[in-house]
Amino acid sequence: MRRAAAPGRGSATIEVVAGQAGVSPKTVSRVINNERGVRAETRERVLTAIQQLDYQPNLAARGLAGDRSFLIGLFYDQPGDYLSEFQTGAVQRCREANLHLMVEPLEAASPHVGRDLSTLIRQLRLEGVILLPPLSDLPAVQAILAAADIPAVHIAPMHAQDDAPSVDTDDRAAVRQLTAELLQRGHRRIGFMLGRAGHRATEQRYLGFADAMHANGLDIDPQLVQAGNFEFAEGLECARRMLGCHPRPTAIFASNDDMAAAAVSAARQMSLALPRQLSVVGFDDAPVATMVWPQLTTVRQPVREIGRVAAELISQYQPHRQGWPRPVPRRHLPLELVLRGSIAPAPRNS
Amino acid sequence: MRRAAAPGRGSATIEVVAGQAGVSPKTVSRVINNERGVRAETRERVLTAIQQLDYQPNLAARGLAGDRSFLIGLFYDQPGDYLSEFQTGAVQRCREANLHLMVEPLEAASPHVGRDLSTLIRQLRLEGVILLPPLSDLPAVQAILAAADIPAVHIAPMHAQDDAPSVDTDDRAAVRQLTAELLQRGHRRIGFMLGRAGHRATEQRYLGFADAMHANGLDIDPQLVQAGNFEFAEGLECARRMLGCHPRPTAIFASNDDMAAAAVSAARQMSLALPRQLSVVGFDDAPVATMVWPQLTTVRQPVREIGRVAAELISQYQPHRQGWPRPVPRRHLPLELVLRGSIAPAPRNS
DNA sequence: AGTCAAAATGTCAGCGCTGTCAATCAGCCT
DNA sequence: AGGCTGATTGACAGCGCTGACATTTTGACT
Repeated sequence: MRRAAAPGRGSATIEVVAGQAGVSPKTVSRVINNERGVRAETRERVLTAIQQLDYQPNLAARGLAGDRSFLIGLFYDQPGDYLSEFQTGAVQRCREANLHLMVEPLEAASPHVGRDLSTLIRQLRLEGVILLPPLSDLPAVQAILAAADIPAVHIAPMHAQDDAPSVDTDDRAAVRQLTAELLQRGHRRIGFMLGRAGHRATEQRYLGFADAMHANGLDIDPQLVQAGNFEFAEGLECARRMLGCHPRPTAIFASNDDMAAAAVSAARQMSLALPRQLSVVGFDDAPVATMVWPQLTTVRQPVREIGRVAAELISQYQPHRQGWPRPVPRRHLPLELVLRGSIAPAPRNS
Repeated sequence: MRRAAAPGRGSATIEVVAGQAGVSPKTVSRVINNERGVRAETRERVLTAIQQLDYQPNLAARGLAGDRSFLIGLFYDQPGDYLSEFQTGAVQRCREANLHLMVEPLEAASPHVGRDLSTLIRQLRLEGVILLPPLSDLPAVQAILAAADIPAVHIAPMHAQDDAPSVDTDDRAAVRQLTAELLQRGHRRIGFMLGRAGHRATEQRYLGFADAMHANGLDIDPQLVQAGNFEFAEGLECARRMLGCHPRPTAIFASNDDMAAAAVSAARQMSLALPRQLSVVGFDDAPVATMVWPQLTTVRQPVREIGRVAAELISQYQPHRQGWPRPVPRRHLPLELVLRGSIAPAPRNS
């Protein structure tokens, strides 16, 4: 009982290609999979046939026969610009490796994270996963990953796992440097807005701030350190509280641009002249950074590049050998300081 | 030659489930695929076995045998908030339908759009595609789609295809209403900032503006209609040019929030008091809408919902019957006007 | 109880590819 | 020429599931 092949739909099978090239299907398979042991001339013939017939190997069949899926999963908790930039980079790299990316939301706060992740991994037979923060640090997620025995790359994890590669940026150093810029301009009372708890970025950015302050023998006024959770609205309240302190801070360092924009907004509502009476620094170089006036001094993350590197790491995993290359790869991508109009020398009278 | 099943990895096969339930594999298959003609009691037994064994059907095998892929493609040109919200909605709906979403970038400007799309469709054997603007209006894309014979849903297409469903929102009416709000507040000279050419939104939003103006017997000053391409930077220049006109417009309607934020910014730089001297309206209810002061009056799009509906339409396609239900579904989702502080009565002296 | 259509279930081949292993070939040595 | 080794290539089964069709069961009605 031979089912009729849908005409037009799909392309030739490997047998047709084999016929055209005058070899066996297995040899075509060898060529497709880039295996060694095919004479150059044969390979050429096969390649030509593939081109002529515009042959596309059937993923499902390859997967079934070879016990693979050619799929890697990208899991996120929060949609947004970061995600879409990241995935664009990751997809680019995947295409080069003939893999495909499944992008899936996963609620970090849900009690079912683990189960959901596990279902997806097993249903799709994922060959690897990439975890965006804060997913990489959830114990439930780690448990599943450990059991699943597939390569996982963590993006900016709070606590790097011994056996899992990670990609991150040196947020701490960047904030340290930018804080130093403020100090150098004479600022001494500097407010700091924290991000969302559970993110590496939140911790590292604060540490960078603390580094710079302590390096200059300055103490940090606890009143001037507030959690804005990466949100504009909360940043607004933080800023108001900070700006209500006496003496007023002359600068505010926000852990992301949304909150920095909030600081600008709050200051404006209090009729402060920016940047003369208040300097503001953000992080991310988000679109809003150039939409507020004065434009935000901030830090640019190479998000697309991070995505690309993450996908690249996945393909470095050796399934049937020892797993990850040793030492387990950790990639630290450079950040770029972006100095714009939102910082100025501290006012004299403060 | 029986290859050893990887222990632990993957789950039981359909045969194991069949054994446990005391039925044939085919019956298990029927249950999995929700086919009719299985006695309730039998179905129950099978379901129990599936649960006990934590069985996950093998997608590749199902695909190969049934000539399906369970995959639908979402193609985009521009990453960003819109995309990531949209895909989150689409994935949600897909999960309910036991489908999976492949999100793939596709350069609208590239000469290879058609070929790239075709490759992806055939390589992944996509069962359907969703096209984000402006991809749906590219002739190259349409040609491929026509040839591919798979369901395609167009999001906010400029020219709805007769045979392809679409999802959009009534931007025209929303802009008309919001323009009416301005007119009602006494504004007569109103600037309008156009979006990027090739987008339905660009056209519709302008038409809504024109509707309202004409309905009130007002002419549109061509000097006050400028293309900002949805970009903040370009919006800034548009705004400056408009605000340099005599007499100055008392309100600016921007086709998106980024440009509206630019208008706010430009006005501020010219020391205009907002909203007293200039009212500003945007579109999208983007994050920036609540980050500028005064907060933007704008229009909220139910982006996640649009994604969900798009995925839902795909699954309404009847592959082996007549294709799309007739008439071809067109879903128009409601927009929500968001009135915020950025509009005020027109100044008296203008 | 016997008949018969409809409902429920089973049998079996094969989807398009790859793993295993066997067969063939080319090149080199004696 | 014959023998041997390693490089290429091929034969074939089977991955886990579903389509087509065969068979069995059910139950409604004589």
